[in-house]
Amino acid sequence: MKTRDKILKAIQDFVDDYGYPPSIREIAKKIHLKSTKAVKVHLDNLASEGLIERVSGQARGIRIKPKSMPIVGRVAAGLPELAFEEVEGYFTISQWRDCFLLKVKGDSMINAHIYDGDMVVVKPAKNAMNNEIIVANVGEETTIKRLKKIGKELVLKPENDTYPIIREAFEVIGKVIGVIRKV
Amino acid sequence: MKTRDKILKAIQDFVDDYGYPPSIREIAKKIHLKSTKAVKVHLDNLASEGLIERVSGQARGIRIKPKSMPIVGRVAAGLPELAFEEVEGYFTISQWRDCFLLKVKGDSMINAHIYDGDMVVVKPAKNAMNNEIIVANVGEETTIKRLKKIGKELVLKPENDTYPIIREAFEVIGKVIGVIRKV
DNA sequence: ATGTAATGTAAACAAATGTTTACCTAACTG
DNA sequence: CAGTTAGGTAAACATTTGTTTACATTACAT
Repeated sequence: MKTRDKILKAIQDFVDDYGYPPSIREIAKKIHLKSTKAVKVHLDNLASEGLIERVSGQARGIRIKPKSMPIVGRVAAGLPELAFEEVEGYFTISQWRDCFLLKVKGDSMINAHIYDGDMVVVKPAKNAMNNEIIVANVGEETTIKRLKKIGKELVLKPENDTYPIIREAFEVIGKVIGVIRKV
Repeated sequence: MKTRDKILKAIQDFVDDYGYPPSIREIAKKIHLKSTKAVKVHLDNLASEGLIERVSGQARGIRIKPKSMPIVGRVAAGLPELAFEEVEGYFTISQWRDCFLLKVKGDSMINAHIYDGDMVVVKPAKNAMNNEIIVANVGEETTIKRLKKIGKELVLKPENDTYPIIREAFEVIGKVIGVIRKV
């Protein structure tokens, strides 16, 4: 792994463990660097890339969004509709690390208790098992459906009897492991 | 508000705003104390009460769970059942500050799309408006229902036609402002 | 190989920050 | 009222910590 990525991970891990960001020397120690300067350069780079924020001169002045899930867009629960788009805002659930949120549009998953406007928590994955609820790309669109094995065929099944089963080619984006709704 | 509580709140606010804990001087400034000693004493007290954790000698060595919601127990969505109990674990959603989570037991709220096993996000409140979904104490039990004004009477209405409306005296604990479900 | 840039080391420095000591003040108690 | 305690001020102190400078090493394109 690149030193730069090691540092980013070290910060995330430290914040998770201690509840506050590490000092430069603590980072250096963690990734076996003997100089604070080296760390500083990488921190400056990470900051200019927007991956972290720094407050210069301040002890542990590192801001990071490690445990938070960016809201990256909506996903159609009806027919495949629109692909990812950047949306503002962050939710933070430490148990659901590395996940992101999608806003559900449509009613094709109501039998699975997923409704229009819900946010689904998605864990990135390239494969999924039979019967799992997944997020998948179908052509240019992104959709949420249940993965079903029918005979030897893998299909996308809506959880709403009025919608048809999708038999087109698709690519798995991730698994739905949670649902968040604002009442 | 007591100085002690001001300090606790100041820490929570600071972490929310900056992503890392405040220094003692920053706390002092925020609550208009002129000495760092005064803050230190309060921090030591808060630590011994278990409300925060401190790492002595370390800059910003304050650990706090400000943005996280403790899972304090389950609540019956069926008939009023069991009161709060301590449960392990924390969720973290910054938008839902000061809230806590309750695990739903029963199926009396299924018409509101709240199912057995769901976690509801509860914002503490002493009053609620007509038609809001609330958490309330009925006798010794805690339950989740929709608040309904029938004539001049305030009743608790399950969102499931097979359950009866509750006309007993109750006390509002909070409002349900969100739902979280693990798929 | 050779020069350049990226990356790291080592050490010194200045600022930020937690800790401690001494003293003051208001509130409460007997 | 005298005494005690909680809570605060002020200042000094020691450590932690970010920054900077100077130099060494490595990688890599020319």
